[in-house]
Amino acid sequence: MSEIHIAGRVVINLWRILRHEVTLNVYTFENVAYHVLHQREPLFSFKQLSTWYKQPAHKNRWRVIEFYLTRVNGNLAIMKQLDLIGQTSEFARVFGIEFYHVLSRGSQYRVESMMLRIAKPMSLIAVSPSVQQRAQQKAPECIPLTLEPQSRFYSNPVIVLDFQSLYPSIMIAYNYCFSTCLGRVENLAHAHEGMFDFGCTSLGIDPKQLKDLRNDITISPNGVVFVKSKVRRGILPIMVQDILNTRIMVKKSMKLNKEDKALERLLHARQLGLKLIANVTYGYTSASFSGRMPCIEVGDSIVRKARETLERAISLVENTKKWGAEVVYGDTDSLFILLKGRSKEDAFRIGQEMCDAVTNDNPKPIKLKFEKVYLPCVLQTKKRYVGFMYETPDQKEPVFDAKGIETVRRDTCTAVSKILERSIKILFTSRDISAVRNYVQSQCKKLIDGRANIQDCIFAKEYRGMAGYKPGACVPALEIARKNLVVDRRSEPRVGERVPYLIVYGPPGLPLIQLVRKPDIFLSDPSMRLNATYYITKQILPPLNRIFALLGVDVFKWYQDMPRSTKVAPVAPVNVAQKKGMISQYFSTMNCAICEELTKNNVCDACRRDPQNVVTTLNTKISKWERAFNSISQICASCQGVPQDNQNCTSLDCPLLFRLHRGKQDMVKAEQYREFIAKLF
DNA sequence: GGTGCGACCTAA
DNA sequence: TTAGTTAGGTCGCACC
Repeated sequence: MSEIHIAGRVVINLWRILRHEVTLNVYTFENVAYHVLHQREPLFSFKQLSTWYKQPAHKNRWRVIEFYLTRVNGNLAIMKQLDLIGQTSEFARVFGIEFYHVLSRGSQYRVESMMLRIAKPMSLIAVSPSVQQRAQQKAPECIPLTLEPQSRFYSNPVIVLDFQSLYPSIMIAYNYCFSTCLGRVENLAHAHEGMFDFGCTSLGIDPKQLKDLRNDITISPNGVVFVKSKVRRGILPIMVQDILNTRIMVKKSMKLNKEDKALERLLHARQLGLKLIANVTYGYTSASFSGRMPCIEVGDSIVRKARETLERAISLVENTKKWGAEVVYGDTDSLFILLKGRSKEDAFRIGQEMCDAVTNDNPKPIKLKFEKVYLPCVLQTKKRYVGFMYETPDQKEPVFDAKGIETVRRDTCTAVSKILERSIKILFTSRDISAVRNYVQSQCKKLIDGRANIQDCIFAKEYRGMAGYKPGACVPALEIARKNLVVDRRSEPRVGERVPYLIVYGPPGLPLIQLVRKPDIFLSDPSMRLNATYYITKQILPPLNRIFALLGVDVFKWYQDMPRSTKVAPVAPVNVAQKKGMISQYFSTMNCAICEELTKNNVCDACRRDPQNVVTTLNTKISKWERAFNSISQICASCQGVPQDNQNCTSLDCPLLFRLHRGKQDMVKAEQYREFIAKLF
């Protein structure tokens, strides 16, 4: 990790650590100093430094010394600002591992450190499966619930509720652990036949003992049996409970010690460490790729129970008529609830009522927490949304809160995120689309005229090293590394380093990769111009359009309408949100029955005009559905039944049944489409 | 022109 | 010689 080793000393590679500590576009010393210390530091070339150093009479040597001193002191200042040493020490204490191991080793090591301390007094030892055993473990079958959002602009309050530490809470509430798991129900029926598969190894249960236990077990929704805590309290529940309790204590203590800044920092580090370890405990159980003791039965049960918990919460919210609420989105442990025609104050009150109701509906310590109210907001797709956030009823000014969209991503340049954020803010505050249009057009003009800030147009992406790419990969960072190597073989970027680049104009038809330039090359060559067309049509407009198309606005048209002679007319790409066919509150549109484009009619004009194309499109769809249907295996994995005649499978949650159901729906659709084609001619 | 794949980065 | 997980969206290119 540190690349430098000194016996008896801990050597810290600050740059590598900062990659995890702060999210930045580039991790050069200057950039980190600017963002963490809020100080501008100069960067001189080696050539310049050498010149100064070698000048006669050492006239400028002090500059070189000062330059390096600034860096040394700056590094220390950065570490101090982030409380790196304090935090690492505290983590070491909380997890019970060495200081250096906090930085150098992964989260499995942390979990094991805590878990084995509890296991040993109970005379339990950990299984250590071989690589082969791990590879032969059953594949996971359960996935968290992520609802398809109703993708549109919401002018009414949307409240966001989420379960507090859901996975740890589930372990505690239902006593899910390696040490309490009896395996799958279907295996227990044959327990008298001997050992059966369990996790990476196998398990044998004495049938007589099993009979005595029959009233002291619970069965997870995916059919895995656990003993209740009166039989044996699981190690993971004990550990996680301990962690969560301690965290609550630490947080209380933080409130009491607000004056003592040093103590407060220490306590903050402590509670953060506790939170991290609680969250990765689940990851440990389902680390099927690299884990040292994964157990799919335990991991899957946690996910499946969490899913069930969220589903129950959704139905409770939607079926309580007095709230008049509608769940519009949810992911793993969160609920987004639309309250039509309610005020912000109502939202806070009702949201709290919902939290209390759902919390009461679940065993301790599962708790639904009021997170925030969005007013207004846009739900774009799964895991992508943005809104004006209020966290308390008396908060006057909202906070801009974005998840997953380009304002928080590092794979676009700053110009994109700045323009997107500004546009959304204009929309949210003024609700005036023409104001947004004016702003966007003025920014495009700036780019076209070459007045844009070049700093804002720099992309930076992580370099994976020469061996990190598939042959033929077309990646700017790799391209630049290759070019660097030609000049100086020491100048290859480090693995994990974020490599900056720009896109310049070139002759038409050239692939994008050949328009990639390093910033210093770009600056030193006056003939190079920023590729304004690329920046506008490929970077700035598409993310804007993903938001504003939901309001029925065509952002690309704004660009085309700009008074300018030499512009290139861009083609608006069809994005997922459009495909999914939002019905915005401003326009009544629907999806074309054939191509799923937005249309005012049942079938869009394009499909109407070209019947042959329609036939091809539909036939492709039909064959896809049929393939999918035929691929469904006919033996239900969880109930071992034959679900063709739905009678044999009693479990409503049976995943195969679900897939069959979907498959049948698809087949019905295929049939309808066949009829449609027949009618067409 | 559609599709599949690789690359990147984020949500949870 | 050590590594927590999966889901999801988007872009650019190669291929058919």
